[in-house]
Amino acid sequence: MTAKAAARSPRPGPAGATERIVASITNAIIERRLMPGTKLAEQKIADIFAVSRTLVRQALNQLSRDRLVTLAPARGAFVAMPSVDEARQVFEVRVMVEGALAQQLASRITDAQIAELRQHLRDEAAAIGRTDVPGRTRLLADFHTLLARLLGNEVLAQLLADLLSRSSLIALMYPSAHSAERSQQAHVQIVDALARRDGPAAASLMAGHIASVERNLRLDPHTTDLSAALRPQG
Amino acid sequence: MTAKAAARSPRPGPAGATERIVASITNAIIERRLMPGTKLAEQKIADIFAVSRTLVRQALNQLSRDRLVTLAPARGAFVAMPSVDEARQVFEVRVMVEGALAQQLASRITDAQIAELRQHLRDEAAAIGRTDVPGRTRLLADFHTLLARLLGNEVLAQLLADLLSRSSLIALMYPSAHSAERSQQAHVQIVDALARRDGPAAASLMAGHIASVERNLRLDPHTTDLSAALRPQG
DNA sequence: TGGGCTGTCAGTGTATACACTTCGGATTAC
DNA sequence: GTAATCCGAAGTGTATACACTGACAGCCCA
Repeated sequence: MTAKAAARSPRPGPAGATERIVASITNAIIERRLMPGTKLAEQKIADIFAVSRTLVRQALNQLSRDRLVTLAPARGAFVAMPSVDEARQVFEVRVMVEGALAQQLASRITDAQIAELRQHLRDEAAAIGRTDVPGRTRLLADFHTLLARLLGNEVLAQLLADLLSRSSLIALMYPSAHSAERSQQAHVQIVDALARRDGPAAASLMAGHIASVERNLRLDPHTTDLSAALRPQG
Repeated sequence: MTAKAAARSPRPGPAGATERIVASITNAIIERRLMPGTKLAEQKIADIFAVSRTLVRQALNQLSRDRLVTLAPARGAFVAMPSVDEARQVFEVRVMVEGALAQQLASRITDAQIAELRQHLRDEAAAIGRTDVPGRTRLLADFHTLLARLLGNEVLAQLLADLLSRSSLIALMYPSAHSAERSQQAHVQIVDALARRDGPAAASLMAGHIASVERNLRLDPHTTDLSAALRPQG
């Protein structure tokens, strides 16, 4: 970004406008400020960001590829409502990918990287200590992307970031009984295993951790079944 | 394409026009009819498909998310030229994902699914026998997506499909010394291991297979290094 | 009074128009 | 003769205009 571009107009980024919309909506979803099923009207979003519908549509298309929003033909865009099946599949893939990731990382990790991980664990604990819910949610997710980054594999990091944003949406739809403390403790154990260069243990702990998070989701097919929502309760 | 849509207007598919462009370009790349670095001018593509640039841009954006095309700001779209690093990373991820996939599948596969796999192996052998290069290329790639589908995990299948199309592009850029026969034989061994419900063997064979394909790529940094291309080769 | 129908309207889907950037070539100065 | 500069064309980036689909409300008819 050159000074010329910044001086010419008040808009932050000429080319990055679409990216900015994508990031804003993604963050809004992850930080629980947009509930699943919410309608995302193009003109409203265009007004908010002071751009035309063209850029909004580009952004919504990208978000649709990320499975964070659903595009209903001629109906509009909505915050996605992942099904129970999709939730299970996402976690199953995460167990596979992150298990292998932990195993690989154990054999290559450097002492400096272990220090970086331990610093991240302290940040997590601090956020939990001051009950900073959005902050702790993000840090707990970032732990997983951090592992991918430490492996130096950008393809894997991107892939995992997608799975994690989908996991965030799933956790939003199916409220979790899993405490942040337990996740954080699991992270500590995983880092300990990595520090020992114990690949099988790291993989096993990671798989167990993800499975534990999944088990604690309320995976009732509540919103999937519309009749259940319409039925007069009690 | 319904009769109704065909009768109402000359356009083939109202909503699916973008998808059709994406599929066409993707196939053209996989079937080696578009070389890496080729410029994809919007108006030209728009003329070919008889649509406006709007839909072409949507398609190019999707392809960019798939990493099959690169978007150079204000310069246009080009068939992607994956770097050597990216190639290595893609294969590393594939070893992780497909290794875990094979392991999981071994513990759940049914006899009917094994029969389906053996049928696929016969198709592969037939395509190789009649030296049907595009057909065999597709079938050899489809073997891997088929495994993901058999696991019943659509998320994994999609993820793997992306990795495989990227692998196709990589194989296009860095010519392979790996024969189709060897790939096919490796597939047979993997299916045999799955039929024995031998998870570790299936995972190991799969990892070895993918690593073997990668080792046989000419991973010189030829096109990545522009100076090498400009150097007068005496 | 209730059910179906039609008109209206908000909103999406696609095309087109316009501004700006980039690239290539020709001209000119040195 | 070489190199730098300027101009024109081509192509991308964004906005706007228009056509069409789907939803809702009011109305007509039974």
